[in-house]
Amino acid sequence: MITSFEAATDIIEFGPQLSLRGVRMHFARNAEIFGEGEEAEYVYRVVSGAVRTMRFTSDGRRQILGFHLPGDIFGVEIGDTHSLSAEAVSGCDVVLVRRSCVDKAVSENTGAARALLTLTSEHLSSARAHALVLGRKGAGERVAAFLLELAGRFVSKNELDLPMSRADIADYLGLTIETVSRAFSEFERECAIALPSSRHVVMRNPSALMHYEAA
Amino acid sequence: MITSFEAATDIIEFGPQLSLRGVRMHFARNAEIFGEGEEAEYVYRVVSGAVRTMRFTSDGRRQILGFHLPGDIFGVEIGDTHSLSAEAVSGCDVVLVRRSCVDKAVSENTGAARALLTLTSEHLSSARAHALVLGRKGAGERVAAFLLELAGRFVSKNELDLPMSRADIADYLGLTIETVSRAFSEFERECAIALPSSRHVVMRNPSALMHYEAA
DNA sequence: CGGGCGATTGATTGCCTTCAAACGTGGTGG
DNA sequence: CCACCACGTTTGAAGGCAATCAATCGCCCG
Repeated sequence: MITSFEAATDIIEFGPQLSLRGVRMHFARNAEIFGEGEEAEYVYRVVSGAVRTMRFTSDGRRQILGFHLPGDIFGVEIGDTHSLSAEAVSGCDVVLVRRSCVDKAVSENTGAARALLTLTSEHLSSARAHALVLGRKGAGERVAAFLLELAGRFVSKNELDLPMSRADIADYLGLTIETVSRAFSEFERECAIALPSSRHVVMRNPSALMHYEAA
Repeated sequence: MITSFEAATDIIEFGPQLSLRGVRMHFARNAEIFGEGEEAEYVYRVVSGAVRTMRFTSDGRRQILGFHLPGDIFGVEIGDTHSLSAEAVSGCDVVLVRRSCVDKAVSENTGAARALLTLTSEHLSSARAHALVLGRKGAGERVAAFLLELAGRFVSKNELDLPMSRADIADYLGLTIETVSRAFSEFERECAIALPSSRHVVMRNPSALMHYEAA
């Protein structure tokens, strides 16, 4: 479901002090948006669909570092190359703004600089929350935390359409597909959630989920 | 060992564009420097010793998010409260600069804003590297990565004095004390390191460690 | 010399992964 | 329109790795 008012503009709003016009692009499911090590030529904002950012170990294991939903900005770098890769989870529309435009705004305007600082700080905050989950939580707790995190983004809705596969969730939570699937099944068995289809989650008892989360 | 030239000044240098004078304080081993949720009144820089920043799950499990060595800045927040806690790993000297001074510099000077942005971006980068380790690496790989990370900070020295206990390392790597200890023992058995004492590590064969790290 | 704390080592448990198979669903071609 | 195929998901069984439980060791300080 695309919110049309968002689709109607090609602006990236970094904050009240910094809005820049960009161009819109569409990416097919699983298409690469940028790769780790590539020159960071643009900054990105999700208009519709979902994006994953990730990094790989040398032997090919994938760690998804974040999912990005409509309104989210990603691909922001200070150095001149991307420190991670980004792919479309589903078909999605993305707005691109040239790095040079962002840099120009930042160097001319402390408000712009502050907006970018706030954004980076929020990214840091979620990366730390993620590290806590990965370092100190069991499988059920991780999946519960994931569902609650996602539910918190869909304002006052107790139903979720997951854009990502079980494999994506597993690679985000540092688990395997099977373990994620088992956690979903257990939550359903305990009536914490309902699963009309594998991608559609009904939050039947969020407080039970919070109990699983135990954090 | 305290590097006296650093101890000679009470300045926090955020970057070439932003240096601020502060006051020095000493903290005893395990003393709290600030707590999660407290008002973020200062920004901190390690002069000597080591500091850990951490967060807790609701049931008391601890995740150390970073170790901070001489020269490192920590406790930087955009919101008005600390999002994590900080304690002295060893007895240490720390320089404090008032948040209001930092905010003032940032709002007056885009160079200052850029320095703070660069700093936050570096913190983000290490948080992401940490998440990759926590999410997708086994016990031996984590410990090897930790040793190499620390070794990379002590320029061209192949000997390390660990300021932190096995418990600290375990809580940083999402492991237990016993597992960390076993990894050290195995590395020693394989002649990748030597352990003249439990806190003193000699890097006997860094490339063997890199092989263990497998990333 | 004794006490306490951190570290190491060993034995066992338990959770998550791995391996394996079946299920369901959506898309395609006959 | 239906059969079939491919892929994602679920479920089951077995194995492995790290946690837990437990005991000993070593060291620093009193």
